[in-house]
Amino acid sequence: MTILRIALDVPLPQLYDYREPPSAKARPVEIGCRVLVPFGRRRLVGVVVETARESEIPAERLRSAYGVLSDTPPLPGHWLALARFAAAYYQRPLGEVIHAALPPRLRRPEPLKAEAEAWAITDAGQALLASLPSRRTHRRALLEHLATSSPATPNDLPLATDAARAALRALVAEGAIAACDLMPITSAPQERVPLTDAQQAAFDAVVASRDRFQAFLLHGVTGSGKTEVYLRLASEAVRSGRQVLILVPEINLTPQLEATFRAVFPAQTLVTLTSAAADNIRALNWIAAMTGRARVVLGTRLAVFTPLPELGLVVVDEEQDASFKQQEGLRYSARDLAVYRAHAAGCPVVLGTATPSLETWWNAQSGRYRLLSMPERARAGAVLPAVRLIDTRAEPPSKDGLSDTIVRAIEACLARGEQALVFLNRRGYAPVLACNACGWAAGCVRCAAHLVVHLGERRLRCHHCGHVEGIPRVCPTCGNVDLMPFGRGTQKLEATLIERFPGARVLRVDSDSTRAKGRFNEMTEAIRSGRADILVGTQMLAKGHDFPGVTLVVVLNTDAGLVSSDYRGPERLFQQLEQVAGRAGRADRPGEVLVQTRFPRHPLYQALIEHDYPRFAAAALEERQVAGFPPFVHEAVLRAESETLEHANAFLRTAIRSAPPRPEGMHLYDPVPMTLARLAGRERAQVLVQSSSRSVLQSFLQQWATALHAINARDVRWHIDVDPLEF
DNA sequence: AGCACGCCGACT
DNA sequence: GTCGGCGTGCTC
Repeated sequence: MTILRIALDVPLPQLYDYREPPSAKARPVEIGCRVLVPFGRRRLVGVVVETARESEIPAERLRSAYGVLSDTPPLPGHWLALARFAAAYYQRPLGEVIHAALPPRLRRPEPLKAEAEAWAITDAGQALLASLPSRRTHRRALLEHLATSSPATPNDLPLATDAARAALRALVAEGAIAACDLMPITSAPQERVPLTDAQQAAFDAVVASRDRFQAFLLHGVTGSGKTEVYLRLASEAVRSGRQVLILVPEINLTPQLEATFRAVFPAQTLVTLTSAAADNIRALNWIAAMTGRARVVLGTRLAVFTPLPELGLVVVDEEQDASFKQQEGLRYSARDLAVYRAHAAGCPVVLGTATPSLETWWNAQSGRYRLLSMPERARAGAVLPAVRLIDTRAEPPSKDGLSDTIVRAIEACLARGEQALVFLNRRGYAPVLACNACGWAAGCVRCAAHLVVHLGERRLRCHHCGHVEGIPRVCPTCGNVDLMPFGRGTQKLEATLIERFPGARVLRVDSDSTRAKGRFNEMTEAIRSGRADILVGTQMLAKGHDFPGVTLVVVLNTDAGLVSSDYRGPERLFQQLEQVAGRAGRADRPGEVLVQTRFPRHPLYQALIEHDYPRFAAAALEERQVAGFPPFVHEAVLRAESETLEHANAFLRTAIRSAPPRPEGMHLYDPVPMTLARLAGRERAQVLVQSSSRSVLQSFLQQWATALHAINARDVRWHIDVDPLEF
C-alpha cells in the first residue's frame, strides 16, 4: 500500500498521511503533486511531499485523497527543498511554508483559467476609440494602449482593478479587442551604451563564475549604472540557456528597471511577479517559470519562491531594503533566501546597492562575498552632490523650522528654474496634539503611540493601526480649549513652503497624497515634466526615482535616527540620507544637499559629506562588535502577544523555563515589552536570543520550537522571528 | 487556523 | 422551550 505524506496549510508542524486517490490506479501520484483531500469537515489543497510504504496512523483512521489537481505539473524537487529549508530556518511548519510560497490561486482547488496569450485591437475597436466618451476611463486606457502597441500581453495592459478587467471582458464581448498569438519581437534590440570600465569589470567577474555559486556585493553609487550591469548579466545568462531571478523592493518604485528589461526581453520570456497582479495571471506566470517557458522573472520578495529549474543568475537590487523581510506570518528574508537559491542552483548571486546593509558589507569584508565597486557615476562628468550641514545651534531655524540658509538655497534654486526636494520622513500635519495647560497628548486607544494630526481631513490618525478619530475641541482631561499641534509633518511643511515661496508650485508626495490608485505615477510624471517646483516628501520620494530637474535636496529633522534605541538606527539613517542625496543633480547639473542638524560633527554626517560608505560602515561595525550585535552575533526573538502584558510575559517566562540547555556562546535574555508595546489592542513582549554561531542557534531554536508547541497558550499568540529587524 | 461539540442566558 | 455565546479539542 502506498501512503501519501501531505503538507497542509494548518499551523501544526506535521505531515498528514492519506491513501492514494482512486485515480492512482491509472496514474500513480508523484511527489510534488497538488492534491485535494478531506480534512475533518473540510476539503483542503495539499502537496504530496513524501510517499511511504506504511503509516503510523491506524489503517481505519486513514482517509483517501479525493484526487490530483492536474492543472499544474508536480512541483519540482528543488522547489520542495527550498520550502523545506525555509521551514527549518524560520521554524515554521512545512505545510504553512509551502502554502505561503504557492501563488494564492494554486492554494485553491478550482482549475486555472487559460488566459489569452495576447490581445489586439480590432478595426471595430479603432472606430470605438474615436467615439468613446471620455468618462469610460478603463475602456479608453485599454484601447489607447492597444492602439499604440498591439498585440500586448495581459501583463502589459492596465488590468490592476476588477473594473479594468470587467472593461476588458466587455470590449472582447463587443468585438473591439480580440485574442491573438503573441508575435515574436522582430525589431532589433535597442542599441546599448558601452559599459564603463567599472561596469565591465563587474560584468566580467560575475560571468567568470557563472557555473558555480558565488555571492557578489555590487556596491555602486547612485547613477553608477547598476541596472545596466544586471541587464547585461541577465542577457548573457539567457543566451547561455539559463533562467534569471531578479528581486526588487517594490516594483512600482522601480519602473525604470522594469521598463529597461521589457525593452530587451520579449514578453514571453520576461514575466513579472508581484502581489498586485491578478491571481490567475500570477499563477500562470509562476507556472511559465516552472516549466521553463519564462526565462527572466522580475518581482518583489514573494518572487523568491518561484520555481526555476534552470536558474543561472540571481540579482537582488537594493539589497538593504527592509521590504525584503516579511514582517508577518512566515517571516522570511527574500534576500537571504535568494542567496540560498543561488547556492542550491550553483550559480552567482549579485546583491546590488549604493548603501549595503552592514551584514552584507561585513560578508564582503570578511571574504564570504566578493566586493565589486562602482564608485563613479556612469555619465561622463556627473559628480556626486555636495553635502552641506546646517548647524541648528549656530544658526537656529525660524519658527517654521527652516533656517535662512535653506530658504536662500531654495530661492536660488527656483530662480535658476530648477527643482528643490524637501525631505521629511514624517507624514501628516503634526505628530502630536497636546494640551498647553495640563500636558495631555492625544494617544491611540489601541496602541502605545501618539495620534498624528491630519489637518486637511480634520482627523487624528494612528500611523500604526489605522485608527481614525475627530480632533477634540477641548482637552479631555482639563477642559482647556488651547490644544496645540506639536512638531512638523509633511502637511505642515507643505503649508509653510507655500507661504514662504508664493508663486512656486509645491507638490507633496507621501502615502496620504498618493493613496488613490495611479496618483503616485501621476505625481512622478508631473515632477519629471517640470509641473512642480518644490517637492515635499517622505521616504517614498527618496527611492529609486530619477528626477533630472532636481538639483537641491533639503533634509529636515533626521537626528532621531542618531539617538534611536534600535541599534540599526544609524545604519538606516545613513542609507536614507545617501539615498535621498542621490536624487540631487543626476543629469548634467551638479546637485547640492543641505542637512539641517544639531550634531554636525557626528561621524555619520562627516562620512555622508564625503559619500564615504566604507568609512561609515567601518565605524558602525566597530560599534556593533563592541556592543555584541549582528553581524557579530546571530539573533532570533520569541514574541508573544495577548490581551494583557501579564499573559504575554507569563507565557514568555514559561517558554524560558522549558527552553533546552543553552550551549556555549548562547544568551537568552529576560522578557521585555516591545518598542511599541501595545499595537491594535494587543500587548506585546519578547525574548531575545543571541548566539555566536548560526548553526548552534538553529539547533537550539528547533528544539525550543518543539517545546513551545507543547505549552498550553490559550490566550497568547506567539511566533519566532529569525534574524529580526523589528524590536 | 477552521470547525465541531458542549453547556449556560435572553428571545419568538 | 429554542438560538447562540465562545471555552476546548481535533483534524491523517
